[in-house]
Amino acid sequence: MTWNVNSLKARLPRVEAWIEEVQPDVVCIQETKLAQEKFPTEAFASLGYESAHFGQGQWNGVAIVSKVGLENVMLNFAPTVEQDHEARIISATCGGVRVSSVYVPNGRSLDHDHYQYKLSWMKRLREHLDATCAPSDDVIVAGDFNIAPDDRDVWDVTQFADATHVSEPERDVLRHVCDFGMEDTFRRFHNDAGLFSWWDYRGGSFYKGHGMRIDLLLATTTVAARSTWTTVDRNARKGESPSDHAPVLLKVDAP
DNA sequence: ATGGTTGTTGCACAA
Repeated sequence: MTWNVNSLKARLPRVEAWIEEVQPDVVCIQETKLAQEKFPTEAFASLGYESAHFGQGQWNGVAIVSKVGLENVMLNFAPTVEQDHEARIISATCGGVRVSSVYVPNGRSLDHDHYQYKLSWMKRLREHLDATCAPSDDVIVAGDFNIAPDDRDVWDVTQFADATHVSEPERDVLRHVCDFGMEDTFRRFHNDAGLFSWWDYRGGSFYKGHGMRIDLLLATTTVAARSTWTTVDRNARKGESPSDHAPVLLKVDAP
């Protein structure tokens, strides 16, 4: 599963309770907003999980938490790829699957430097995949992509004129990453519009149904073919001090 | 209604 927790320090009690209840095999976390040494390794260990974190403090930060093994951890892109200056990707092999937890740059606005950084980041994600694995491998790239794959994935596309998250260049570069040999597994099970994973804190967006589906679990064909179920846990967006993102779960059979 | 909220840090900025 994948969850942008928007500060693991602020969210740890909810994350612990959620993991204890759901018992996922592998958890991809984004926006820990923690320095490397501040990661709560012991909290996850006491729940029976190994963990690996790539943190920078204050902003960004990604982690993988697993109870099915955690090997060959790689922070940042592969060494042959231009390194990112922020902590936005971590990879590890968990239960025979090469897993990456990614926090794709937001982009801010179409005319902002950060938007070009976002497009560059996605191109480097593809280079990272080409350098570290094959389309025939079991691979999952999960995280906050900050891109809504198509118009079903935003609450009202007319509200997104000249906005990030829906622009053609962003969708093109997401398709380029998928063209490595991966699919957006959610769409294997659900065709409806209006199924979201993120809702703005402001203006009662969650209660109005004003959200986006930007948290994705991309999987290679072998993994996607063994997947049996997926959902967004909207309940995790409710109650006291929620993240603005909900967890997205994918069930995958053993090979 | 050029708004609204949350988390970080610190007298804004990012999302």
